[in-house]
Amino acid sequence: MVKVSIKDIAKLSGVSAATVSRTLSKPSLVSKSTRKKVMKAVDETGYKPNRFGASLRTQKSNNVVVVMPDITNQVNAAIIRAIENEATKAGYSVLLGDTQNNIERDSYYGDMVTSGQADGILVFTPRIPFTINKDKPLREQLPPMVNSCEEIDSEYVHKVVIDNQLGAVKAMQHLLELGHTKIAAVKGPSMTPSTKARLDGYKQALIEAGIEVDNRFIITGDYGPESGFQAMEKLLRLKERPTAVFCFSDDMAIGAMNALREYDYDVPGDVSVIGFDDITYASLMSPKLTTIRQPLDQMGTQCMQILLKLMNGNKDVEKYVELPTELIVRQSTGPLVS
Amino acid sequence: MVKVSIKDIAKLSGVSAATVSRTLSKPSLVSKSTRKKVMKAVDETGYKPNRFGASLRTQKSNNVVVVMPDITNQVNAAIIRAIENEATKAGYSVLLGDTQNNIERDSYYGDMVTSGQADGILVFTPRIPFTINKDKPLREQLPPMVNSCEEIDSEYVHKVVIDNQLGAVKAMQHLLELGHTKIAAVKGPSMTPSTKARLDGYKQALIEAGIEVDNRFIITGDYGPESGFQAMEKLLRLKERPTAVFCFSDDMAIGAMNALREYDYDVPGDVSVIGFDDITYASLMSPKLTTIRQPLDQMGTQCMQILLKLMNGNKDVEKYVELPTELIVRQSTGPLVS
DNA sequence: CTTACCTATGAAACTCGTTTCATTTTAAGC
DNA sequence: GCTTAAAATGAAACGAGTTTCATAGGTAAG
Repeated sequence: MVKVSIKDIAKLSGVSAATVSRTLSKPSLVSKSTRKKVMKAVDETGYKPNRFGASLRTQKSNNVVVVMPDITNQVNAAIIRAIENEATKAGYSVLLGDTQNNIERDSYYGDMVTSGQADGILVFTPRIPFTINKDKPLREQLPPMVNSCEEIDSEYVHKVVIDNQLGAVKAMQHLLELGHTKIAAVKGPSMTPSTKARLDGYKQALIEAGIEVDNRFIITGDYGPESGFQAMEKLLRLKERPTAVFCFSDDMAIGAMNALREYDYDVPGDVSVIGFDDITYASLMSPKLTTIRQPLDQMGTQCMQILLKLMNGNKDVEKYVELPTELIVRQSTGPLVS
Repeated sequence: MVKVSIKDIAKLSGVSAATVSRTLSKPSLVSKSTRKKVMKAVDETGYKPNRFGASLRTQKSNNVVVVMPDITNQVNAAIIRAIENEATKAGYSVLLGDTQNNIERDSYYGDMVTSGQADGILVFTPRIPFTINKDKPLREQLPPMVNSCEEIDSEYVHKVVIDNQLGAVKAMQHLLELGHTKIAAVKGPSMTPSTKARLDGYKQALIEAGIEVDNRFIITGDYGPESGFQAMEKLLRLKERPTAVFCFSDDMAIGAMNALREYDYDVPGDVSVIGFDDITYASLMSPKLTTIRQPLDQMGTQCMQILLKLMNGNKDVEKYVELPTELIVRQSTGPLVS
């Protein structure tokens, strides 16, 4: 834990600090012989340049922040893994911002990019997390930023998204094709853009099939398994029960299946259940969960790649990348038995 | 995105940069009237001090790195969430180091603490991740560091652990009490300390019960669900099949249950399955998984709290904190039916 | 009215790399 | 061997804060 600075290396190898710096970051500017001397000293001492000194001068932190509501969530975890991968490849470190849905923490992390502690920001919540000046146009205040999962309502921010509405339609069409007409929806919190879009898809599919939307069939959860359980309980208490349930997340679908099991209903015999996301555990459930797959890995990778371009000052960067969802039919959905 | 520096604030409020700095970090040293002037300028401009400038001078980064093999893993995710919580409270940011079991990435992250980019490090792999000088005693080279999950083989590093061996014994005793004698083990990679200890517990319990250890009953997995599936398949091919399986992780137990279902065995009717960890999905499986709970949240919190003490230069810090495991009996284990 | 001490403040030094600019060294061409 | 261009190198400035040290102003005690 003895700190070695560039001056020590300079002294040790008999050159100036400038030359040491060049040896390490622009070796082509240094002659082979001095390069060798310097590297020897570096190796002997185990010298690692202090990144703060460098950052201060270059105005680059080589950090990116990622702001997400909950790292424990499989969807988020899968995305962040991909991000981290891509980031390290490009020499960036990732600062983790798990906000636990706390708006103060949103801005705590958001301001990292404002204060120069990070060069870019990846946001998976539907709000711009840093402080903005309402008197100036947003466009001018945007740092390198990419948004995904929950869309921010602004045309200026770069996004990597899926078509949530279409995904929901796919799920519904699958259930409709199986003959179901009494299809319930277990949605997420009403303010979340993903839920809004999926709900639109749910209604659209119903209307196109000539089925009336029944509000008693729409239950609100919080995307977590426990809320799926409770939502299912509510549905089971209805006089006229649904024969199929479209849950807006796999976690809620898993919760719903647990409720059905608890009350002795067969899935998909009595009730079909379809989820959304395709997390790892979806295919490990019994019955295996039918779901709409989000390309989580790809989403993370794309987000980071776009962010890298933005941070490099690249001008022609995709503003809006839409990735495809896919219906994965497994065992939790089946034909209507009347 | 116009950067405001401390000098701008100084000029705006008609004081020196030193006073601005004091106003922000040691307000008690500044008179009320100047404090007011300065704060006005700060609020108007939205000034946020550049942390690199500060870090350079104070030699404190206010960052911690956490090095773990895979953030996607529920165990790790739960721990890191707790860490992040504790870290933010204390004003630290967390740098995510997902190594994907890649040793090069181990040291990439480990060196962050050597190079001053982080003030402390939390390591969840069984290796010291930063470069060490073999000629000097390790003790002198240790930065603030706390180790958990997979123990590093050194008495000098601070640890937060569970008694893996005892945990395994608890699992085995549960199965033995249910009358099982043909109990298989699905372990993790042989080099991992957690697997070694749990295997010791497995053998110990067997021996104490007067049952011979049968090596055909010990299968190696990688802690992931797929490996649990394959391990179970192997066990099912044995002429004499086990009636109970102790999996060293919930993920493997979940995989094993999937294999059993696939080949039409009943859990726990034909085979009892017990896991280890108690991840969220354990109680959402069908049948609900019996397991040994690790206090993941507490582990993360403790790790961070100890690290904070170490970073503060606190001398009397716990070297070794052992947290209790707990047997959670659910539905995947049952009495031997002969 | 001094002396003594505290409080508030600014100038300047300092942290550690990078980069510019000027200078020296080397190599190439004739 | 000399000129010229290119390559290599060092001194010093720079980035944005914090901290030390010195000083000015103010107050209380004697």
